[in-house]
Amino acid sequence: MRFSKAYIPTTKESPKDALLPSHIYLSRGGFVTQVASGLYNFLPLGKRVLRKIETIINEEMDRVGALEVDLSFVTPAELWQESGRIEKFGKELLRFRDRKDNLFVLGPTHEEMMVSIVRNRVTSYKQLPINLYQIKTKFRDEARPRFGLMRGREFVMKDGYSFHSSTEDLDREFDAMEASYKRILERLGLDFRIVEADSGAIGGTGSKELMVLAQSGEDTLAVCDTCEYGANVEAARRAPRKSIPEAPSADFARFKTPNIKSIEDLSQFFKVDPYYTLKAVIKRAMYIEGSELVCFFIRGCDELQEVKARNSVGAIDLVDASEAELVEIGLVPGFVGPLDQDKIRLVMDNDTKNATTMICGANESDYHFVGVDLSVMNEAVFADLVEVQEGDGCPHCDGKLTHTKGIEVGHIFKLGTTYSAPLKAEYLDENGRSTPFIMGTYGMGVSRLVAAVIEQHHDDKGCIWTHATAPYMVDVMISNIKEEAHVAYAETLYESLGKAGIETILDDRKERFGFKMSDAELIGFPYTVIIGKEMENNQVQIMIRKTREILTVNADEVLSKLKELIG
RNA sequence: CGGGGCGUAGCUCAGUAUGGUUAGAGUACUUGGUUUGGGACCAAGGGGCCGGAGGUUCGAGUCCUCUCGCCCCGACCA
Repeated sequence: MRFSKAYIPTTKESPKDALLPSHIYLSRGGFVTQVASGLYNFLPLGKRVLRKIETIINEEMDRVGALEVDLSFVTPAELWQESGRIEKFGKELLRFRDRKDNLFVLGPTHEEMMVSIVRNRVTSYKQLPINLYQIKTKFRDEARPRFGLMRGREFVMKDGYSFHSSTEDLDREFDAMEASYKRILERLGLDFRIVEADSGAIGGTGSKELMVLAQSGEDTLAVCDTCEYGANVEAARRAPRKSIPEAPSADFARFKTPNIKSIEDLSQFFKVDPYYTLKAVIKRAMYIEGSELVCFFIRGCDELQEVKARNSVGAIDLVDASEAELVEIGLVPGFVGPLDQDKIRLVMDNDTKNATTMICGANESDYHFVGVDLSVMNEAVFADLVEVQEGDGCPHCDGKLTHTKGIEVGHIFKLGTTYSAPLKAEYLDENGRSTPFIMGTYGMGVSRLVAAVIEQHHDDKGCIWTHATAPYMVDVMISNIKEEAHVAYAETLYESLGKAGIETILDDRKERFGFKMSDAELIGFPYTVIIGKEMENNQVQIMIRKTREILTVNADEVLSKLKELIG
């Protein structure tokens, strides 16, 4: 491609609304333009990058035997009523009626559609397993789109669905898909982590997220500094504590603690480590129908993880409870404890099981119990409720956990029969019994990956595309278009690069050196061949975008040098 | 959906507190010339329903009311 014939509208100034590097450089570099909130146009360069990523996904899916399909973007609302998700998705589903007044939605994900195309067609266990996927535009009318391509309303997603006749076979496929996704991200040149994720309200037995590590990521991850373990903090576990503070010695007693309500005050008052105090966190748990107050007990040194807490009671949401709400049901704010507690539903953190010499509220103003042996609570409900902190031990090895930020670019999920059962998608097993499919689902955010590459690979000059994602591998830049010998040499080089199968753009614009260099750096071609002053010595220069290092090479060795660099 | 901010040239923004010639700058664009290793210089041009509607006024980019759009924080996000 000749730059002079291309449509690459670069700009010196960034759009005022852009905050993230990916948003700024993808706009300035002429990859995308914004249309409306959460809607973007892909210009020629952006489209090339998108297609590169899609091609890699297609190749890897093909390798593991997944079959590409293409489902209708517009889906009948009936399917969503059948699965019960039309209410759950709420306003995120863009709904509209056709001329015959039938209700449709724009697909935000395609579980229903995918189930419907195998339903009554795949009818025997002999036809299983089957793994179908597509790469397609999705639409979710997000309440707050943001960060450019990172969270758009319209976006490109690869979504795959597998159907099985046993959970063992689903497990096998799930592992295969994890490996496949890993290869895709490796090929794209991304630094990522596969982490355990919250499987949430949808149920299922396993869920993993693929996280591209970047400061601007919206998710917080706990990762081990020694082994491969990583998890979204919503689901992260930790090893049992190794260094346990010295236990206070006290017999069970009711103790006057005037106006001592916080964990901090309490531990100072008794001169005891917060580890031996019991923290009560009271939330209002919201269900599909109704709500109730729930008290979560954790050690004073820990913090409540809301997603874990929510899952422990099967709630849709947890909201903070006001002191007035506590008083109303007869609790004493600041002095709530688990002993003889019948006014509120309790959930105890696993780490409080059989804890001894604890201090907890006495359910009476200005009194705490000391020397409490929590083994009396063994009949209570226990769950993992705490958020892991940096420095906590890894659950798999002796390493320590640290926190890092990630961009969720993929999510794989063991669905089981969550959709196949309500949608009555069934096959006949070996015994002739009608059985719902056991399903897995595998998503990957393709347009989000475009942004993720730049979030991870940029500098203050612009984009730094990886080899697999670059819109063009090489930019052949003619420093001064009036030097006929230079132009002639550039044309020859451009042609031979093309013959060698290296995607090249020839910057033949009538612009000055600095202008063209800035564009090359902003757009981020991996290699720019500068044809200019060094031609006096029959030499040209190669600028390596990643390091901005400039190599001087003999004019007749450029091709072989580039081949060597590209590898 | 709650809170805040912003809509003026393709883009980035002045101008709006206190209404008053023909609405500005930089950049981008067109033409001519000079330049040619880090977004050049000179000259001449084209480009605006001042987001939209209604009002107040002799007169509105500026004041009032209503709307629409965009951004940020939060809630939400299989």
